[in-house]
Formats: sequence, structure tokens, C-alpha cells
Amino acid sequence: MPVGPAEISTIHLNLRNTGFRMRTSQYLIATLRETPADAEVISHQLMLRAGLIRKLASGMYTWLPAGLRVLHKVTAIVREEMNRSGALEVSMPVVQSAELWQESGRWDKMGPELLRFVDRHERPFCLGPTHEEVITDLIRNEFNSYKQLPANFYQIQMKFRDERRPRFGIMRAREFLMKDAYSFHINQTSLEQTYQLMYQTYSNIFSRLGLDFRAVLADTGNIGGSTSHEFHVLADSGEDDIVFNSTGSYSANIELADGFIRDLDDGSADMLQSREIDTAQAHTIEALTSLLELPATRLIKTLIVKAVQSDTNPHGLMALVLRGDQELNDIKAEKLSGIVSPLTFASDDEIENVIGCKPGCLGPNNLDFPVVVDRSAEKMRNFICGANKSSTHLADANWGKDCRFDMVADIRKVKEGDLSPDGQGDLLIKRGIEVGHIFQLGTKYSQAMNASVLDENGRSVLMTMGCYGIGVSRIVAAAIEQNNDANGIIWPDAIAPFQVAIIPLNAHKSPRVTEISEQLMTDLEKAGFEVLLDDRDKKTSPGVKFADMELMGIPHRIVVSDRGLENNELEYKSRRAENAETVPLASVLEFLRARIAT
RNA sequence: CGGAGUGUAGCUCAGUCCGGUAGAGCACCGCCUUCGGGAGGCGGGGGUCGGAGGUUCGAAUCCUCUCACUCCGACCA
Repeated sequence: MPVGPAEISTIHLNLRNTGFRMRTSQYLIATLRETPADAEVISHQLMLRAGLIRKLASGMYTWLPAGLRVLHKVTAIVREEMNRSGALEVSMPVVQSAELWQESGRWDKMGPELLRFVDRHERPFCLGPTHEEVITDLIRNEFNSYKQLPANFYQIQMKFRDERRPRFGIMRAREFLMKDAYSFHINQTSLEQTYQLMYQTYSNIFSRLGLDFRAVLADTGNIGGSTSHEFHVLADSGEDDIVFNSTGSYSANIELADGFIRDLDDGSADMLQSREIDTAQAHTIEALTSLLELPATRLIKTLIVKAVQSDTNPHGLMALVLRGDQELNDIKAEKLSGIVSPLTFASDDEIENVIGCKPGCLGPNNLDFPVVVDRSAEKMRNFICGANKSSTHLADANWGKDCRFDMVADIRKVKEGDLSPDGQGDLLIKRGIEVGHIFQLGTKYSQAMNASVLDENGRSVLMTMGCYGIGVSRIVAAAIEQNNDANGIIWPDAIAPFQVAIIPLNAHKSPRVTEISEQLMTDLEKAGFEVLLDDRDKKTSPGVKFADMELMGIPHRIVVSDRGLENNELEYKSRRAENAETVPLASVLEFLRARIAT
């Protein structure tokens, strides 16, 4: 249908009036029928297929119009809630000079993840992967008095991290949109108050986004500090294991999750006399359990890892001992003093040189380096362990008699079904996608960069800091991971690129269908809904329109057809519903108002 | 950074082993028909086969080098 000058000016007027007025014929519907070969996870596949993003290079993506609308919606919710919490928005440079990073010490500490380059004067710069240095520099210059505290500053901005391995599309991109906030305090108590406020703000944000999420206790990692929580969107494709109990009173990242084993040996049995047994080729726990016809809970697993070399530990090794059915948590193990970080297993050759046998028959007996035993094995009696001799194990071995340890620690990965550490119910484990992380930083950066204010006694005090991040672009991918079906994306109302799709059928034949569709779009937009009218010409069959709108995940669909209009009816279908329903033309507005959260 | 793999049309792929001068489906353009679930017919446009070098009368195909991308491991929003 040719568009004359009069119609064009009408369209422009409407654009100005409503701000929306989107028609597929004038929009970029960049849907793909087939899945691009280089996308592996569902969110990446669907973002490409639905025409939300296109790849420029590894880990770098262009956001197409529909995708950008989603990203903006997420951004708007994050911004509103941050503002509501009293945080102040700023915008810091993406390009940062090396000096600040040298001052904090991170110029040398950060690996190639920090993308460095020089300007035309050969002065070193980097692309900001995070902004602790810049904000701390700003605040040490602007703040002089405790009266200015506490304060919380945030920005929503592209970050760049030259990831070792970008993957999963937007989920782990090198360039990504992040909300980062930094708070400044006169003392720990004040920090804890703001930390609580951010915890609540994050909960509000993820609730408003319409996502199923959990806040979990987290490892503070290299950033240090005392307390940290991660916010995870639950999805089977998540990269993290998160642990929580049935009552909701405990939740933690598996990296530091605690739990009690129910069938723990209480150490009350009488000690038997140990004896050597021939275990031939059985070198694994699994092989031993079937050979000896004993459960793995009767065995002990001994792992040899690298430790710091010293006079008292000339081999530079350490033994980590767990009950046979348990697995090592390497994050916990790395925190043991004297251990080499990152955790490194000793090679077969090293083990043979020092102990005299290959892995498979190792045990905590006669070892001349430190032995750390997990609580799961601490009280075991009459257990099976390696004899440090080829093809030989010790049966009915006991601590104190046959074996020794230097220290008891929690180095085990909790398992589903363990008793919650607070005693409330069983532990469950689910996969999560980390979309937010809050930290109590303490004075790490204020100390390195000498950021202080005067307290009420006129004494100079280092500011205590907190930092709070949200992966804004990652949320888009995470939302898809959590909400999709065979036909494509299913957006929560709050972040859908459009809330309502109007599909006119046979519009080219029916002036009435065209007229009602146009009128409906106008009315819905006046009512505050965001509408996409699929007015593509007759060469685009209804099936294509249905498929595209579903792929793009538009949560509410109205079909306008002659058949329905005979009875003054429209057809409505929720993206989540199995079947469509009819709605009287006259009441469609109330109908949608009742179903769409705005 | 180690390990594995893939680069041929906008997308999905065949052709490569065995050298003979580039294909299919979808998408796109035109005309006709069709019109409530990715329509049909006829006609058409589009690729220096990732790049460079080599072998050969002749290279998408064989050899060497290179670049890019994806996946698996340790980090992070």
C-alpha cells in the first residue's frame, strides 16, 4: 500500500504524540528461522533468532532495536530503584589513566583482562573493567568531612573486560552493561546499614523484573572484605551451584556453603586391628567400593596438592582427606594456610617421588607433610585408606593408631540432602546465573589511595567503602534462560520490548480489519501500553506473523479478523497460555488492563 | 592460556577423502495465485569458497603459514 505525503505527516505526528507507534513494516524485524551455528545456549540462540543482537566480534554485540528496548527497560527499573534508595547517579569515563590503577596496585595485579593501550603521547591507559579507583579518587577530592557521609554513587555504563573466554553471547561478553555503585562511610556500622539497604534494593529490582531469583552468601574472592552476597537468577543453564534450605532461612553459593552430613560416623565403635589388603588394580573410590563390597562412606579419599615450600615442609605438599563419598571444595581448600593458590594437584611423578607409589593407593599414614582432614572423615573408625604402597590399602585403619592428621577443616562440597547449617531442613542445590553482587569492601581502596575525611574530633579517618554491581545486559540473557519455550522467548511484562502485538488478518482485503487494528493501536497506546502492530503486507502469511511475535516473546497478542469482527469480537492469547480466548471489542481495554502490569 | 573443532550466498548446510572452474533449502527482488500457523508456480539477483603463499595445465578440494570464530577447563556482573 503506497504511503502518500498526507499519511507520512500523520505518522510523524503520531510519533511525536505517543513516542511509540511501532509497525512491523517500519521496524527492524530481524528474526531468523534457523539457529546460527555458533550459538550454544538457549538465550544466545534466541537473542540472535529474535533479532535482538548481532555479533561484531567475540564477546562484542550490537543491540538491535527490539533488544535495545529490553535493555532500556531493565536499565530504567534499576535506575528507579537505585534513585529510590537515595543513591546518586554519576557517569565516569570508560577510558581510565594508568596512574590511578598504579596507585591502587591493581595495574600490576590485574592480568590481561585489563585491556591496556597508550595514547598518542605514549601515555598508558586502560578500558574500565570496574570503577573503584575512579570513584575513590573523585570522593577523596570532594569529601572532607564526616558530615558528608554516608553517600552512595552509581552509574549504568558499558564495561570492558578482556575475558579469557567470552561465551554464551551476551551472558559473558567482553563489553557489557553494568550498574556499579560505591558507598562511603565513616565506620563499619554505617556501611552495614547501606549494605542492608542495597540488599533490599536489589531484591526489589529483581522482583520488579519478574525473575525467580535468590540472594546467597558469597565468597569475597580477591576483592576481600568481610561480607558479600550474590543475586542469582535460577536457571538450569546457570554456571553456579547455589545451595539453600527448604525453609528459605539459609542460602549460599556452593563455594562457601556449609552443611551437616546426616550419616556421620560418631566415632563410638571399638578400634580394630588394621591390616593390609591387596586391592590390585582398584585405584578409584568407585572401583574399591565394588571390589570390597563396601559403601564409599567406609573409605577415605586422600588428595595431594601443592603447598608452600619451607624448612618444615621441604616437599611443598599437603594432603587433603575426605570421606570417600565426599568431594573437595577447592575454593574452601584454597583458604587453608600454606596452600598454593590457585589450588594445584601434585603430579603423578611428584607423588611417586615423595611417597613411593602412584595415586590410587594414597592414605594419611607415614606422610612427612601436613595432613588436613575434613570434618566428614575426622571421627571415622575402622576405615579403608591407601597404604602408600602399590596395589595395597589398609583396612580397619584408625586415626591415632595408623593414621594422623594435623588439622581439621571444612573443605568439602556440600551435597543435596545435607542438613542445613542452621538446623532448618534439608539443603537443595540449584543452578543460578549471577546477576548481582554486593560487597563490604572496608578500607581496601581508601587505604591504598588515601581517601579520608575528618571525624567529629578533627582526626583524619579512612573512609569505609562498599560496592554493589548488577550485570544489566546479563539480566536480559538470564531472563530468557528462565523464560522460554519451543516457540521462543516469553518476556515478563516488565521488560518485554512490546507488551501487546496486534495481528490483523487479511488486512489487504478488509478495510474494516485495517481500521479496527489502527484504532485499537491508538487506543492501547493512549492507555499506556506499548504496542507493535504487525502490518506487514499480504506476502507475509499469518503463520509467519504468529511465529515472529512468539519468537520475539511479546507477552500479549490480539488478533483482528473479519471472522471475529462479525460478532464484534477480538481474539486474545497470552504468550504463556495454551489457547486463545475471545474478547468483546468494546471491553478489550479493561481486559488488557486486568492482565498487564504497567 | 591449555585441549577439541569449524570457516563455502544473509541463515542452515552439501561439495573437500578421490583436483576439472560453485550447489540445495530458507531469506531477498518481479509477476500470478493463495490468505487463521513459517503457502504454491514461473522468472531473477547474490559467493575472488576466511586470508596469504606453494604444488599443478588446472585448487573450495592437496601442502605450508596465518587470521577469525565456537566448544571444554581455571575467573567474574
